[in-house]
Amino acid sequence: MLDRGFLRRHFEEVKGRLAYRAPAGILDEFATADARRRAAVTEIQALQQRRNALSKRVGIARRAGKDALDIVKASREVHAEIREREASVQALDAALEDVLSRIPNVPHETVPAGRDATANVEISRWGKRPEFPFAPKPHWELGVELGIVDFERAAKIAGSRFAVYRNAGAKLERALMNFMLDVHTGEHGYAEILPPFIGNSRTLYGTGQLPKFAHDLFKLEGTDYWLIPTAEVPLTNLYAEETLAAADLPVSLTAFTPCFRSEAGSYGRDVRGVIRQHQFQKVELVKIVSPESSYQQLERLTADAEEILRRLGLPYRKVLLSSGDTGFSAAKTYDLEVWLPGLGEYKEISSCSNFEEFQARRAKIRFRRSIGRRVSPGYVHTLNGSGLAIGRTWLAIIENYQQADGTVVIPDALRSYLGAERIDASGSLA
RNA sequence: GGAGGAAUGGCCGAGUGGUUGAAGGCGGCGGUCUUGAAAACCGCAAGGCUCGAAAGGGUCUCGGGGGUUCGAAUCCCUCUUCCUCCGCCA
Repeated sequence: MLDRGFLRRHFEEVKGRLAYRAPAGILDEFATADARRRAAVTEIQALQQRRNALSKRVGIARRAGKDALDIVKASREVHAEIREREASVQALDAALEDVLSRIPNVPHETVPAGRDATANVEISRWGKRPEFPFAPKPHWELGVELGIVDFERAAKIAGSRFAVYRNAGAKLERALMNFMLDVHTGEHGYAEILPPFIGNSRTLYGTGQLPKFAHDLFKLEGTDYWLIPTAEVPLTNLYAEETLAAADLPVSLTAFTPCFRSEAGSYGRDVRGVIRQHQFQKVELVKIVSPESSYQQLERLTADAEEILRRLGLPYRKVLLSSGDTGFSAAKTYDLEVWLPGLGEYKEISSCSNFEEFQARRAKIRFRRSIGRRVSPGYVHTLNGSGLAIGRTWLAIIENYQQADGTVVIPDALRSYLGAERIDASGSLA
């Protein structure tokens, strides 16, 4: 959610910067809704002022022992008029909120303008892509052959876009969770959180999934509960409706959670393997920081995620998303894309974003800042990124570390977690 | 699931219908004193919205929502959360 005053004051500038992001005409819709609401608010406040003044006079008269029937009568009339107008003010309020909640965040000045992913900018590449003296297999072939992942039985239990992991496949998933959490908590200074995997509507609104993206979520029937699509939701909302002390910042949080996504509208995309699932596991990084430091913190958070890829020896590239490809709530996003030899392409494995005040305003996360001798509250900036998506890390390891004999070598960084050096042809650790 | 109790500003805690947006204490900030600090003393401090060039007004907010009343932190209804006791339970 953008600040309405800011929007009013920088109307034309914002209009230009949202060119590739906002639906056509929405800013003019805002201007109209805003003007109408302000006119109505000003009127009703004048009436309230009159009512308050009259009531005060009633009290004074009564204490002086006089009756005040005429004043009471006048006040009653004003009251009735206020009543009449309240509904329309509320409607105008709701209309303005609705428009505001549909306006995406303004991209940072360093974000390349562009309609879609073709305008993204590759920032860097790391690692050497493995060369195979044989045709590398995609993980959905190799994983099934090894018996470490089972899509057919998953479909029987739940449906398509689910996976059952078995033997070394399940242990690899668990090892990745522990490895990532250990690095982020032990070396990068994040506090480990184990949140609920369910959130209420207010929480999903706070991080921007509701109301616009309800169709991407799973809702629990007959309740106000939603399955979380990412740990970003509970972690960022941990401090919803709170005012933090400046000394509490930056807050750095990490959590392992499953993530649930309906993937409505993604039919036909990434249908094979574990790339796009209704449930996947992820270690998430969240930072709540002062506005001055947020872009520096974005670099750090991204580097924290990159560190996992480096330790696992997975080749990747870092991409700066264009304004059109950046998500609704984000002001700037780096994607980390891992090399997948079986697929023959780079695939997103982490998305690291600075949301500036956008989420903080929705979720009402503020902090007390000192400006000179004054102490005044302001909104924090929020950031998050995957550190990393475990399902995609899993498949990246299977594909990058596959051997000619059909076994998979375990990356050095994971050997102490698995107590093994490879996944043998039977899908067991060896 | 049943029966009671509670929710006030950064924190604690007064306040049961009329200049109470809210006493007092703690904490915070500024100052006096001091070589410096502490103590003591004095002073300053809520947020949203809105009008205004500004100075400064107005309005809303005492867990959320609704109601009664000329007027609500205070009375009524409802929801949420927390606490105590009983039941059930990993």
